[in-house]
Amino acid sequence: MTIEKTTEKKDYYISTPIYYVNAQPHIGHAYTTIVADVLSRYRKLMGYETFFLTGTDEHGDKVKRAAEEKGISPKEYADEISGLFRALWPELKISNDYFIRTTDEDHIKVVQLILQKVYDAGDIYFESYGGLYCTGCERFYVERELVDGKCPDHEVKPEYIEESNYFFKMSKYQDWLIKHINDNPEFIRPKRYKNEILAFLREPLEDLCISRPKSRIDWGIELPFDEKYVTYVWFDALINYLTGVGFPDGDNFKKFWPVAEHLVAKDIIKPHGIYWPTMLKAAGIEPYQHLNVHGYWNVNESKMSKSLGNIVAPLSLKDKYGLDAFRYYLMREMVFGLDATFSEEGMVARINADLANDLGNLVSRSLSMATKYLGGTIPSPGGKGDPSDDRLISTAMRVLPQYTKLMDSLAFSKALAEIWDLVGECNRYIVENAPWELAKDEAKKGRLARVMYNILETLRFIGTLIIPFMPDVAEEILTMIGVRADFSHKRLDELMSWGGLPIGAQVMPASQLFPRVDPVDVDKSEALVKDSEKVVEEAQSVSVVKVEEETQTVSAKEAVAVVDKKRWWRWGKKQKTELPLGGLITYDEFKRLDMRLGVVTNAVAVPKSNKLLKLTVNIGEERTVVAGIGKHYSPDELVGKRVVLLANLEPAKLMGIESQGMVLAVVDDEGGLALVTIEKELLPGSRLS
RNA sequence: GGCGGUGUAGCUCAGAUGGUUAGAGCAUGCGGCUCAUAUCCGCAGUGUCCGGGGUUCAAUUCCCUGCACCGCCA
Repeated sequence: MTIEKTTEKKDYYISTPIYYVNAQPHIGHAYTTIVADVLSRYRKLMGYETFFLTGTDEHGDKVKRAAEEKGISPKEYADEISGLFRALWPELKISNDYFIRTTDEDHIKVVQLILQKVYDAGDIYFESYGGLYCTGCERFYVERELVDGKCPDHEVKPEYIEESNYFFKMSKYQDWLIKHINDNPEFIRPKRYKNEILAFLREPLEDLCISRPKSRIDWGIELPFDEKYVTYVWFDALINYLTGVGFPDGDNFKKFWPVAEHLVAKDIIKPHGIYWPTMLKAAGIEPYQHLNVHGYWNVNESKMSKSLGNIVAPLSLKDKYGLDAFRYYLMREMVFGLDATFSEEGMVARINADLANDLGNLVSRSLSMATKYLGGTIPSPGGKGDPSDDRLISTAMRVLPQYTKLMDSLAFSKALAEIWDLVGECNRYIVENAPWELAKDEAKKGRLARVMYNILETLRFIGTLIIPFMPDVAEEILTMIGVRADFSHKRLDELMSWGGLPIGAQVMPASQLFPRVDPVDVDKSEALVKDSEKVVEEAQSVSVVKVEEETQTVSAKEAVAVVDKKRWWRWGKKQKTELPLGGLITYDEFKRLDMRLGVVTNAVAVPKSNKLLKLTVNIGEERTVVAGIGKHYSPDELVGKRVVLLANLEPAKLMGIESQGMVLAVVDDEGGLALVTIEKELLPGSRLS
């Protein structure tokens, strides 16, 4: 069985959200964009013409204020952050066809064009209203949200102000939208998110406020029908999907808009599932075809490589282990639509098991045998076929339709599992036929040739199927087995018939595609895992914690209150837990680390642990600290040492003992460890700066 | 506070329109092979399918409720 020949020409348009320029790129952005890339490459492989759009969103007060702080213009600030995204995508081998910025001239024109159109159609109206406004939050409050009549975040009384704004008559399209979703069951997928949207639509929709007076915010796109206002978020941002593909009269728009699909994370399904289709309807434009919604990566930082608190940011793992391994892990680990856990430990497990042991070793042993037994030349399949051949070939032919079916339904994880069935089958085939035995017997040369041919041909299948996921490795494998054709422009149905391997071509000598990785040193104590998860998260969102007993904690709420709550591409709490990529930090950020000179007054080994020591450290007060340094220091030699204690780290329980801080140390590549000490005898409790 | 989601093997997670022994990978143990990256192949397990109630001949799967965690909204 071969996959269906695609005779008619097909098109495919996939978009990511445009990312807001107030945060650096992180794992969430990377995942969405990689998924879009996989889809785009997959469709190309299937013979589609594709258009793949990503970009940045650059208007809004948040950007303006951030720019002011840095003493530059909003545009300059946006240029800078937008540049970070642009620079990242090539590193992730993202094959986007266009990168849109909401500050682009053509985008501004398109937004105004559509606003005018909807306004002329009578779906935008002007209304005054009054309310209690907190300048700190930049939002209105209703009475019952206030605490003692004050803003719960800023603890100041909001003032009553009157304001007039423009509203989009979204409610008018509610019934149409419900019907559209019911008539097109795949409009929002997976189903759980469609249900969520429908549940929301059971309540009456309110109209959408789409403007801000320039007196309050001026970094935005001016309303075409009122120069005193700029448009607020929705029309500004969502319309990028039109501008990016050449609306109103570009060729790409005509070609690709009818097949448009969006890809978003679950936190922004409302703007995309409700606001956007109604906006399009009002503008007289056909809605998109599919809204594809994925879940969240929960970053399990306690299982990220860390030694004494040095957590590796998820994105940096692509450099550590290689881009294709990174892409593989993301696509294999997450079931599309559901949340998944990201951890370095998990990634290393996948790399070792799936990539190094299964696939990498298969390629290596195959090429090695081809070189040893056949002089590296792909043989013409001689000898007789037997049942094991049939089984291998039928597995390969079964995998194909499964693969396309699963890829079409966004089941990437299963599609990869399907490919790995073939990897496993090939490994079994090798054991069963033992080419090393056949090679010993001159009479079995023909059979050897057939067996080797089947193995290498299976590698060609595998190499081709992984093109969307691991473009570099796919190319490497195919090149190694002598497939030098420019496969990037071939269609799957042309590539995938058994026997396509060029006889007589030379294979390359075996090499390591994926080196094995030493498993990360992670303490598997459950207490540690559970507690430190929370600690890390909270430590990130708490801005000030004093050392003294009368600890004054600023709530996480306040710390993030400045974040514009309506910016829908904000990645929820991920933004808080995520570490920066390693860019510059401000002095204010540094100041948040309360590091003190401490003197170790007592040290004992923690029972049942081979590397944890329980230390008592004097920093003006006694702190109990659990440190994983038992392999490098004996308790005795520690007493009296002047160490550096990170004093405002949220306490964590390790092996049942509460650790109230972290002793700083250095670890080198060879596993050596040394505590940071202070060379002079200064007063304990003094602060490092 | 309202709406929605999730809770399944040591770990990460699939799955069942209700029905014979509930699955995969990893980790663990034992056996085999030696072409290969100490890799590969075979075998072996283990589960109060979150707690409680209900519907049913039958529920882990449906309904109600409680708990925990997550998202959206206010």
